[in-house]
Amino acid sequence: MSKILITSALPYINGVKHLGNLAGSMLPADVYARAMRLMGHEVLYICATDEHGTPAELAAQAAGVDVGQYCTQMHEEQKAAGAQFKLTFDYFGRSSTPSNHALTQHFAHVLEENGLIEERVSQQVYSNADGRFLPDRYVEGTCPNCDFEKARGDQCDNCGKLLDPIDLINPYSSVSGSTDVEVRDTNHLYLKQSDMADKLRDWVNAAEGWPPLATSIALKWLDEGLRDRAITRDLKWGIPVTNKDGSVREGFEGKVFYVWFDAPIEYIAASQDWAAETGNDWESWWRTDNGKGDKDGEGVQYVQFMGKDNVAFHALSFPTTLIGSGEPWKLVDHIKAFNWVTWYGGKFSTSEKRGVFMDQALDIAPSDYWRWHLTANAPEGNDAAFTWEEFQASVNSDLANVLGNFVNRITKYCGGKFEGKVPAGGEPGEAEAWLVAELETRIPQLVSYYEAREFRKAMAETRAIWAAGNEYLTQAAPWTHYKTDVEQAAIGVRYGLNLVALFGVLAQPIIPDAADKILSAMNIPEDNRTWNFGDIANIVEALPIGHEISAPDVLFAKIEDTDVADWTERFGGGA
RNA sequence: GGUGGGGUAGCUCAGCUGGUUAGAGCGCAGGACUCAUAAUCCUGAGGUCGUGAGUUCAAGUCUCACUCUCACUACCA
Repeated sequence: MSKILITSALPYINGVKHLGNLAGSMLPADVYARAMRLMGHEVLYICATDEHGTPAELAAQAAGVDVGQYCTQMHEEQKAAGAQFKLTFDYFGRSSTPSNHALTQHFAHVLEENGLIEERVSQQVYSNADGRFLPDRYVEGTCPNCDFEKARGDQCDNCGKLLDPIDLINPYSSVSGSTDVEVRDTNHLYLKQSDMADKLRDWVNAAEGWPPLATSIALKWLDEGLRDRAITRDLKWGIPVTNKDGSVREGFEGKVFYVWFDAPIEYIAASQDWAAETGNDWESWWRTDNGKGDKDGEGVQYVQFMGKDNVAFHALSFPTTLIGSGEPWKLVDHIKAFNWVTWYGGKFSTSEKRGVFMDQALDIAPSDYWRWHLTANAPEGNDAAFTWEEFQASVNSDLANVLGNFVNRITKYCGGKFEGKVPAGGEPGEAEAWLVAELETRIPQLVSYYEAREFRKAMAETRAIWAAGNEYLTQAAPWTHYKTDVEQAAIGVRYGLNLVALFGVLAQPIIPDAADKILSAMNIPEDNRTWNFGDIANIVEALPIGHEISAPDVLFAKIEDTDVADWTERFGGGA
């Protein structure tokens, strides 16, 4: 048993997340956390809302509420959505908490003491009408390259050219539409990532168990030459830039730290909040000194889950913060990066309302359906296409037919012929030997896929185990034997019931609601639901003779073609 | 523009350091069974592995060119 620290990239506060966000960080992290817990590991799974930045301020403004209130409200909504998807965070924090303020400021101080922070002046567009500096993206104007009139300050959507907002013709604020904008000097703190490039490269090269996606993105940035990054912004909402005594740093009134500086620090701060609320010790997870944490290679394994857009920040910027502090912080061991879930050829998009969002998803199907489909089709190697037809197919085939029907057929048969009790008798034969051999190869394989965080493969293996149950019943055919030899029928039923229990146990990380229904119907006590498989040959005889079971209600209602047609209409997918 | 992924059966995807007849699921066709949510099980059809060259005894797997597509490109997060 070991300690496994798990974090999902922090969902941004601005609105309910879509299924792409869920599938690319929170859901796989939860599946992994659950599996690791079942294997007996000590797990700390941390997530939080990322609450700072311009979009949060603007969204609050648009909603006509104070930004703090807005964030509180959205935090509660996201927390509720996560709970409805059965995400088992040990703690779901907020990046705007006092703990994160203090820790972020602490890091800035020690980084500056170590010579890794420098104050520089840059030019930024200021909007008089809005009374604020504008990020490049929020300045629009005519593209100097192609004359497109709604080019953004960072890139023209029409010709794709990268732009500097200063180059735009007739620039205006995309917030208010005002053309009363000007370029002003502004001073900011820069994190000297370039000084850390060699150390980071060594660290990335030494990393093991990262998907190629993560390593290649990190090395790409290093190869292109790591640039120093501004870690402050001209905003009111955020973490103030302070001196060590807590007073505001001179010249940094009206400025706060950049969200990307404070967001990863929130992983630690949220752990502190978790510890404070639960009486646990956060340092044993995050510090490598004093015999705590990762000392001597034992102890904590830290795994981060994120979409590919987050890799640079987690593989380079955040490590720069931690290593640069000179303090004994735990660095990530495994970065699990995902591609995108695509939606009928394009990306899910919050702003364009393309795709399905977490709250809508639960209106149309139970969380188990989504958990299964999105994990079995996780965008691990490539972007993964989401279609309603595929969703319907995997739910109906995998969940309803292969798993649900298996549970249903054998439990009902047991109820009808054996009074709902695990029957004794019968001699194991060819079918039983085949089944045991199947389990002996597949279960260890499944465990190793989980350990390697290969989600698609783990799901395929899980499904194969379920399918083996159906094949076993075909071979054992208790309904045939029952006519001539009840004992021979009994062993088929008994093995079948033990498989139901096993399937429930294996399903827990993925489809927790259905797993619980199965295990409850099988009368399996809570402490017998772990993944301590021991001798796999014993699994098929684990239930005591005479143990009472019941047939659960239909576990998975099928998705009808009419549902697909309806959803296609409502959500604009298809074609 | 630059960089990095991809382009493998009708669909969604596996294929590690090159090595016998290229795999899975879905879908499709045929068969079996009847305990079960018309579910399940078996068998089968179906691919010149984006295009064109090259290296090699041997390439989906390496090299080059071309093409299509997606992402990233540091002030959205």
